[in-house]
Amino acid sequence: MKVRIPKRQKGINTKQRILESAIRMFAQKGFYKTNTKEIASGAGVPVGSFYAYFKNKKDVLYASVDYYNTLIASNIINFQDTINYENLDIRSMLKQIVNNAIKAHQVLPDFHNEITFLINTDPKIKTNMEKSIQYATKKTEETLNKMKDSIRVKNTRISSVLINRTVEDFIHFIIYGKPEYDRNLLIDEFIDMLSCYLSKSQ
Amino acid sequence: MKVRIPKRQKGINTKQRILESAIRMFAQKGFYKTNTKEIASGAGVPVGSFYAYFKNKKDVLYASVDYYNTLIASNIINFQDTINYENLDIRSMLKQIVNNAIKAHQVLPDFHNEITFLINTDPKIKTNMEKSIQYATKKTEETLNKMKDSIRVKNTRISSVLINRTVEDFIHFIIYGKPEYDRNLLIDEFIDMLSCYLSKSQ
Amino acid sequence: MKVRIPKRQKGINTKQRILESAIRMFAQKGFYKTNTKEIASGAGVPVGSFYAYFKNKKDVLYASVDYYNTLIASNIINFQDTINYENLDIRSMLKQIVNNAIKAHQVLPDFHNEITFLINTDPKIKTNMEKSIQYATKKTEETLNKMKDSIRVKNTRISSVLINRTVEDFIHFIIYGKPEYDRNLLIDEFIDMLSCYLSKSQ
Amino acid sequence: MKVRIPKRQKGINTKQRILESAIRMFAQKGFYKTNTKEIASGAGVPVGSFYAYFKNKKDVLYASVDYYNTLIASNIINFQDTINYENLDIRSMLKQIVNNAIKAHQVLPDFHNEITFLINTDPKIKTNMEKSIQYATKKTEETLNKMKDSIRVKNTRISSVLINRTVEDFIHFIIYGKPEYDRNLLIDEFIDMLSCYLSKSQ
DNA sequence: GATGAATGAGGTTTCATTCAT
DNA sequence: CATGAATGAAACCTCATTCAT
Repeated sequence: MKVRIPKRQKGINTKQRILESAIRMFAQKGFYKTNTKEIASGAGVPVGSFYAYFKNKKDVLYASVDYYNTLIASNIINFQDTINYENLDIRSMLKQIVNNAIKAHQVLPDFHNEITFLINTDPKIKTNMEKSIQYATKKTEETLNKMKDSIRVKNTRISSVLINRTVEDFIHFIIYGKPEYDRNLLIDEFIDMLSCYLSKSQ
Repeated sequence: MKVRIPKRQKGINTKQRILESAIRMFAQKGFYKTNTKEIASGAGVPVGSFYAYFKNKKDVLYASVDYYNTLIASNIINFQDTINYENLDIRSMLKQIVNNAIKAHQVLPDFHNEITFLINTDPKIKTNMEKSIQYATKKTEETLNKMKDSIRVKNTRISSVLINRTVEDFIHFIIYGKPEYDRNLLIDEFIDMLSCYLSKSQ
Repeated sequence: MKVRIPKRQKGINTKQRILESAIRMFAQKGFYKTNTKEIASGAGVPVGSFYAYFKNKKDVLYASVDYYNTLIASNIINFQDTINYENLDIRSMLKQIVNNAIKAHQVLPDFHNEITFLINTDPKIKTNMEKSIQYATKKTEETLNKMKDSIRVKNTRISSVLINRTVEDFIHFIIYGKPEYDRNLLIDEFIDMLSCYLSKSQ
Repeated sequence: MKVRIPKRQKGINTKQRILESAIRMFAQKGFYKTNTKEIASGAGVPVGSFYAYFKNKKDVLYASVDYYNTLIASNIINFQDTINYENLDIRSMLKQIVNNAIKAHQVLPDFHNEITFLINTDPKIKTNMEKSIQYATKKTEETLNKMKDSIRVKNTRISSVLINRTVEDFIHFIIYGKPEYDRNLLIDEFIDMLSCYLSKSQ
């Protein structure tokens, strides 16, 4: 049976509510422990409606990832736009970037965590996530190129790949890692690491 | 039904074969998509035997994680022992450590990924994995302390936490990230980053 | 909800379009694998409209069978009317009849098959089909009676029942049977059989 | 999940009971109106057992057709062997063949009816049924060849195809056709038709 | 003890029909 | 009216675990 493309406002709302319920559930209990009936009733609709708007459970997962990526991307862009790169030294700039990224990821922290590991299970999610990462990497590379004279790295392409991934992983660690160690100390240490790596002279 | 503790060699072999079959399956298809019958028949035994050696499906998972941690740990230790820290500069040492870690993780790359996914599902696995990480972190801290005079980091505790996690994540990236970028270039860049962070003078 | 009886041309067209869509679908995928939404969208109308013109799914099926029977009957009659019985020997006449029947059935070959399948599921369809058959049988009987002197069969009633059924089944065979054997040879042989049976002297 | 191949007698019995229940149900209510739970409970087992032995509903249908074909084939062979062709005129021989075929088909009359129409829905069933028919046709051809001198048909190949199909269809008619007309009269008329077609002189 | 058959709860998915807008 | 969203019963199928032989 084909999925329904909502035409009236009511249908659009229902679809959105189901999607949000799915994201909530996946974040809370993980993909495999969530069942479609729960997703539906979490959105206040019967199962039938779930299958009216989504082909199957995988389908909502894909939609959720899409939704999440778009959300994070727009968040990061919004935050990044507030940074005034001109007046900042590298260390301060890094601090802002990392803090912004943390903020951006805190919209749906557990969902992020859930999909990070589904990535390797499902090629569709992988492709989807890679697109987001590529976009972010390109942005970083542009920034590095602008600063080329004041930084020590030469291969800005490979460097931006490394930085992006490292920042992403670190944020993941900060958000999900147990708080045994002082968060701020860790962040400072991390920024110190990046700053050493990027700054021409210490 | 009590779980059987194998006493003769035959029983030990059977249990081990089931465990290995489980690890293989979990790595290939993930925990939730693997069923006990498959695990059993992958080991060449009937389902009944599975339940003779393991309480339930979760039980093999725990055993698998234990087994994996022990394996990786002993692998890393074996590799690490071959390093002669005395004669090495920081950069060469880091190179060795990273390469060893990559080698150590390549024993069962997909299983590692699966566990990372399951950590959030099961507190027992979380605890178990954390123990391994703590052990590794402690080792790193000891090493850093020995080198205290020749490195720039001061808080060796927080630094070792950061390094361990960063290395771990980077290896994960190297193993699962698609090889769009030159692996060796990425590794060199990563080592460069760590080296800048650790070395007193560049 | 009452079934709407269309009064203006627009409504009549819609009902007809739904009916034709249903016949098409039933023929292609069978009654049980076709759903009302498909029928509706095949006619370019929303499901709601389907239920405006037909009480339920069974209802279109009945209408389809009716429509089909009428269609075939009028087809056969049209074809039959072109035969000039006066100038023909039995063999030539049979040839014309069989060929006409084949042509008549080729309008919706798969739908015919589907109905045959459903006959056993639904008494209404059975009755409906039987009426058509009775009508055809009566026609055959009349023809046989007219030719009584030149044919060898005596009980024209039982003979027309046999002939009708045999022709019907043979056509079904010709249309659905795989073409491993030469179609024309088979038709000739079949006509030979009927002709031997009917002709007084060979 | 793979289907189970029963190794112990108990399992073999269970599978057979499920198969027989399925045949019974399909015959009574038709394929689409029978559900797997019913089939299972008709065999006195839970659904799980059904799916242990059969991949899905279609799978039992295939198995049922196989089983049925084998049954009919052995029945026909048994009956046919009792005919002493030497001492019989064509008419008596035909009478025996038709009567035997009717008897053979009465093992599971409704099931035969059900699958006849599923044939065109499912290629697997089609192939399967065609094999049986080809076998029967070959047998008929051999018989015709033996009698070549005393019969009027020349192309025994095409003739046997026609005869087999015609007999099959007629039996179907006799068994499922409503008894409005005298069965024995119809059979006699049918034999008359075949006999005219086959006999050299009437 | 070893085997593989049995169990059935629980998950996924479909769709005829109704009904609100 | 016309539309398409909502409903939920009922079908399909899976599998961890137990248990009889």
